Amino acid sequence: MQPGGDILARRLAALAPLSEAERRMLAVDPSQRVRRTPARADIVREGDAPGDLRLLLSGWAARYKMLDDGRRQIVGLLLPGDLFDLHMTVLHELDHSIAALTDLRLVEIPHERLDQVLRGSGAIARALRRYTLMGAAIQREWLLSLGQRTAFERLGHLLCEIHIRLSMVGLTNGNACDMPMTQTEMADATGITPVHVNRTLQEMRARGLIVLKGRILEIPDLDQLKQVSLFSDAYLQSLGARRPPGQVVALGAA
Amino acid sequence: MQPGGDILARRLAALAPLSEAERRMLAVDPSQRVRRTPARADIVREGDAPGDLRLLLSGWAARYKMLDDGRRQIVGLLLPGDLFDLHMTVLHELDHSIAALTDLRLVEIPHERLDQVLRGSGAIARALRRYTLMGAAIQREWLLSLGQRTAFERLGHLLCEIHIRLSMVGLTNGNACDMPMTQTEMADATGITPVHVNRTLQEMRARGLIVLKGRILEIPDLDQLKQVSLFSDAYLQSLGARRPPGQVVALGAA
DNA sequence: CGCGACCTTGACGCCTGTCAACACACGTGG
DNA sequence: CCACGTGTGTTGACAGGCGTCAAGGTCGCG
Repeated sequence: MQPGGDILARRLAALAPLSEAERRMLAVDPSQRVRRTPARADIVREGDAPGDLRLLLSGWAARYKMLDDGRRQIVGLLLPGDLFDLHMTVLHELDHSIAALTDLRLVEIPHERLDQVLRGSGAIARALRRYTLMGAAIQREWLLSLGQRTAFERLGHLLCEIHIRLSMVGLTNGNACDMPMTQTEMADATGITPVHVNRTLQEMRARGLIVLKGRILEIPDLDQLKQVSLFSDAYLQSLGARRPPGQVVALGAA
Repeated sequence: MQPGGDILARRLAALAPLSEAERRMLAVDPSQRVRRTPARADIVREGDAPGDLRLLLSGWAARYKMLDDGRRQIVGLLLPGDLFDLHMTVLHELDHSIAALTDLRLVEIPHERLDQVLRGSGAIARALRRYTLMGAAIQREWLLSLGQRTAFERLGHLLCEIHIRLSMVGLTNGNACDMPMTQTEMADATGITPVHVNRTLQEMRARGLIVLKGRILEIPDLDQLKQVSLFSDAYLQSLGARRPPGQVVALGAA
């Protein structure tokens, strides 16, 4: 299997329990052509006609919108294992663009193949519905961030979300994970200024909340960062696979 | 037919052309019980289990999220004809609440009835898919507002959007439309302070951009308000019913 | 008539934006 | 091997948009 060929199975298994057979249905077909895109290129441009469903095998991308005077807002982050433009075929043209933040590897999934998989497994269909809802929940949480959280909280919240989303597909290494975004990109995602992002990151470093160096993020104490960022993981966890009934979890554990 | 019984047909007809028969399929069954909710009540609370699909016959509501310390962000507006919790059944609990901004009249639509209508008409199914995408597009536009627009632009943008969304279901009266939100609610929707909302509205009034009095909004020159608010209707219009091919629109019109 | 919800206004201050250098890493070409 | 350019990160000084606090004002309703 190609590197990351099981990333979609890992992604969806976090949302609904999948059998071994279902996971195999989600593996990337080795014969499938993998498209590569260099960092900083647009892979979708506002006004384009929507195309096929796509799966991000590796690399990070960002949905963004711009104002005429150049102000830019990143409205969503696409991490490895993310699908995009799932339901877009009924649109005439897109209202936003998507830019590669790093070099990307992605595959296109024809809609016939998607329909075939959905018909073949109710669990996968359910997982995909949950996946769509998780995207909407994340968007609402971002609205809450942009509207109500301070610059410090927004940035902390973003870092928590990234770490958790990466851990859902097995891309964290203990407390550490990749963080390839530049400070300018973080600024566009959080609606603050690059200069202020820098100042705020300095403060987080000074307080020992993060270690961010060489495109690697380390969060020594995730709970503490969550707390100071007013991060509540309900919006990501309420979508997870339901725990099997009767299983007792850490009841009175030390 | 009850008052507003054809509101859903009007809503969806703006997204895809519907036949007379299809419009009748969308009419509210007169035998259906209409639920009423008083202003300021929560109709959905964070943590609730998702219920049936609901249709807002009349009145306004708002999705919102709160932080522990009381800060509140309105993350979406529900206007007459809006459906909500369309795909929520796969969730265990909701990540946000919905509050009535005015007295409401709404009906619940059992999922069997929805499936039946969807199977009965491809056009309605397509309109509903577009409707879902329009909701996502509005959310992205709000993210752009909260992240990049100034307080003045955010407020102007909100008023433009409301006027246009109401006009799509025939609820405007020339330049005028209802505007039952309090300034505090506008503040929660735009991420600014009630005090500053007031100051900004004063400025818009002074510049002749709006007349807002007694829960009625009048926009003397919508194009001008759009311009100063950096409002681009692409995000709402790209979803509209495609124009019949061959029809020439205002080509060289005076 | 009094109370509550909402709107309005003023004074003051801070969080964050703006502007402007400078440092640093990296790749490229001479 | 070094000069150079470009993208990124860092820092300081300053300012302004917006938040905060506080005090009325208006309206409708019990």
